[in-house]
Amino acid sequence: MFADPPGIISAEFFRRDPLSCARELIGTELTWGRCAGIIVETEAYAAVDDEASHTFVRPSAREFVSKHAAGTAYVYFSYGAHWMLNVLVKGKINGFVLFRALEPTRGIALMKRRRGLDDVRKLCSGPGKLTQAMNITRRHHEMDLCRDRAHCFVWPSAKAEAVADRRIGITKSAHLPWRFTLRDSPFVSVRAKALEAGERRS
DNA sequence: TTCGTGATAGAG
DNA sequence: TCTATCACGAAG
Repeated sequence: MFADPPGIISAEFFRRDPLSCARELIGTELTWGRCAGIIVETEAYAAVDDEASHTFVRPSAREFVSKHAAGTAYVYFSYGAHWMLNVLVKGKINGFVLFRALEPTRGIALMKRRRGLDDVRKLCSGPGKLTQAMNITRRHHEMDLCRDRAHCFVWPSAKAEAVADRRIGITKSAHLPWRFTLRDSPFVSVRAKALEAGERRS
């Protein structure tokens, strides 16, 4: 465990490896302008040898990794409709953490308006949904997420229990247990699948 | 289960 | 230019 709390997560946190970051970001609060939410679902991507990572096929993504510092936002547009929010990890292993779901905590009325929905559980239960709820777009690409108090990660008051399982929504290297969810959270996009029989609960 | 959507990148 | 691909979501 990275010892830094309480307060805002520093860039040092992201100077390690994508797996540790993805796991330990579960339970932290993502503040985004007037909105905020507890991170309940993340996925790790490695910059090298990971077929599912943008860096595997996109020179622009590799350039992004080399030109930016740990803790920088990597935002991209997907399927002609959705923005995806990632944060750059640069250290022992380079890569990204993709934010897949949040439990809304602040600015809920605003998120409801942006999503055109009332069900709080559905406001941020998916990578495209959370960016819509928080109005994250290309203008946030390359933003430093460790400096601006309005766009940052905040340590939780209590330690959260993260569960690892397979990444979803991808066609390549999906078997890697690089997805992390907050145990038993009703705010995740897809409930965690037990990797081993012994890990199953409920 | 399907299908729309647009940015990216590589081939021709 | 053309086309395959894509870490999605909503409707049905």
